[in-house]
Amino acid sequence: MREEDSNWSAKWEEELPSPEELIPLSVSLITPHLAMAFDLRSSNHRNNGSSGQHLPQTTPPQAEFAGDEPARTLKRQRLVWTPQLHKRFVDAVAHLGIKNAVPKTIMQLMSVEGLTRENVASHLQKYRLYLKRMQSGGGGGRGNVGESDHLFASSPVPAHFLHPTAVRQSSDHFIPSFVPHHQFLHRQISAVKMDQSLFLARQSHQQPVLIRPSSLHLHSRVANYADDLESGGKTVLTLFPTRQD
DNA sequence: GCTGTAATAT
DNA sequence: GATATTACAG
Repeated sequence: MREEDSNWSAKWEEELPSPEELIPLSVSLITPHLAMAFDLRSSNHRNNGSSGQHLPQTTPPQAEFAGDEPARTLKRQRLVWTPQLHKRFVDAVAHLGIKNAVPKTIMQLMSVEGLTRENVASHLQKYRLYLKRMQSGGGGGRGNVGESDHLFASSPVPAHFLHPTAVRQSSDHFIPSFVPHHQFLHRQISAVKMDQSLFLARQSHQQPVLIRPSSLHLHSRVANYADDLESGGKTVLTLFPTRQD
């Protein structure tokens, strides 16, 4: 019965970009010029998001907003839902089952660094609307889906998403209700491995910048794509664009 | 506090 | 246009 689990994580592993597709980590990916343009600094990381604890912090923030000025420098980056990331989302939802597929658990299962519950909730909201649109468009497949649904169309919708009532988890292969701790951990680990490469890009620029992960320690962070936008520039996080399938 | 939905903002 | 944020209800 653990077979499904290993398949599941193995499936994710497959989607890792092959080593050839990745820029070697030994290469410095951010030129000083780019770092300038993006106002990136290697210090001053302060992502108090989910899993990052011990961040190298050379400049204490206190000096900046002494007084009552709220820390508006810690703004979240705009998340780009790439097909890969969306697929991960769908996988998480599918494996959680409709019942448990709520933002918090989805977020946990996806295990993407920096992904917030709000990110997931927002995406989930849209995704549900998309599913609704598909159903109302006639059972044939895609009915009312419009041109703007490329992202959602990029990942197949599991059958039981569309027929929440008709499908009872009879026998076939539907997923259990929840995941035991160790299993959950195992999945998180493989998830982390998949996400080693993240992009940091500015909204106004087209060219994303690959942030190389700090050393790939499993429990630690995947990549420090954190904040660093105190200059008011907006940054965009996206997964490494592997080839589509 | 968490979720879902809708409206609104960026 | 895509995503975030906010407000509100359950």
